[in-house]
Amino acid sequence: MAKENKTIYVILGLLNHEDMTGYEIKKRIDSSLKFFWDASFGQIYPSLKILENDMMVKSKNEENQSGPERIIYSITDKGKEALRQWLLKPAEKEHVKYEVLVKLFFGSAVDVNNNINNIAVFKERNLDTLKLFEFYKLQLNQVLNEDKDHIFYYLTVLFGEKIQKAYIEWAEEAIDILKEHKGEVNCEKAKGEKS
Amino acid sequence: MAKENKTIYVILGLLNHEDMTGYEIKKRIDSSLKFFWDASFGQIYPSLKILENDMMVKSKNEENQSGPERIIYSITDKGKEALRQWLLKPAEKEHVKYEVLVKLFFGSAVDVNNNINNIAVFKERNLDTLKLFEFYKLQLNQVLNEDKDHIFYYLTVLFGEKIQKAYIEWAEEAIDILKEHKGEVNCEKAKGEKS
DNA sequence: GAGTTCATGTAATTTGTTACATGATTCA
DNA sequence: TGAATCATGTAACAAATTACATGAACTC
Repeated sequence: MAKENKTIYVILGLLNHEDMTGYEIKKRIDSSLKFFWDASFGQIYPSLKILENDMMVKSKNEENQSGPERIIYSITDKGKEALRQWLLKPAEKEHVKYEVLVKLFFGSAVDVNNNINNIAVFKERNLDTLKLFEFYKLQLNQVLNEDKDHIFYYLTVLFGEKIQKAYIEWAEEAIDILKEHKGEVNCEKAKGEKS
Repeated sequence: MAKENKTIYVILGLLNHEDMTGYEIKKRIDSSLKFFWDASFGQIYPSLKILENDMMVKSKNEENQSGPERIIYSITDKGKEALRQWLLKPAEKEHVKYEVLVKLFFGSAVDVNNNINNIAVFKERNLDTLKLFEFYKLQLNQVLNEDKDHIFYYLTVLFGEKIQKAYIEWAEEAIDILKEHKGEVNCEKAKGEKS
């Protein structure tokens, strides 16, 4: 198996639930996983090839001729075992990149209003995402006992909701602090002008 | 300039503050920025070469002969302008990868205790990080007015603190929910055994 | 004398993104 | 008729990690 490509486990995890085409895997990632793990077609199709070579999945071409040709993948016993072994190991450190914080870290090089605006854009974007998570939460709550997977989906949605709220709270506090700070600067300037 | 490599702006931002060697840039990133933007030597040294080629920075070899040779970089006016222009644009979407959530998403494939343990490991790791942020906050609070940059550093520390707390709260809630869930399962099992 | 830190760098590899090519079907 | 969606894939590029090589100085 090729070193430690984690995207292959995402694919195995999805195929462990049900057989799918590469295109459906992408759609599933976009609808359920992209907030904490994204993957492009450029990763998915080659990964499926690797997984098939390693006998982790097998493929069959769909027989019915309507629509474009579809290659349906299913997980093998070997794939199930590899997935299980991976799930047993504690996760490695999460890794994150926040451009907004880099810009703020160097914020003294530009006007305060610019920093405030950048944070405001960040806040608005994440307000939208929060709404999405709240919608998912509502939906999942109604079907929580219908499937043994739902409790796990629910926990990831709780994570998303919690983090989005933290983003938004921080953004509001940061904007307030900067506005106050701007006030102080203006105050000093005013004093300077008076004297 | 080479497309949109954001690490070069991190380097420019640091050099905008003071002249440094590549090695010092790495140390500075590790001590102040790595929680929201990491970079390895394998990125830093080649990026410095690119920046020098593009006249964004210039270098001079240190003259004194004690210790290993040092190449000290400083930002040029062109570099300052490029940094400023970048800082003015709102940040692109933050991007994150949480292996712990992927594993939880597929959690039904393994024992509940395993999921609980994975979350507990996540929580412990982030408790340590939270302590670090709290320490930074204390330190910065005492020198907040000594430098115009400090307010911005402080805001990034507030972000770190807020997010770490959210991680930890979520982990505790998730563990509770899973334990409760386990109780329900055991209950049903017990009923099944009795009948 | 051994280990760590300071210091620079390259090479190999992995990982991920973006753009492109192809072509059928469905929907307005 | 034209746009969107379904579906598969490759090629080029960009970003990032890891391992390695080198060597001086400082610390225990």
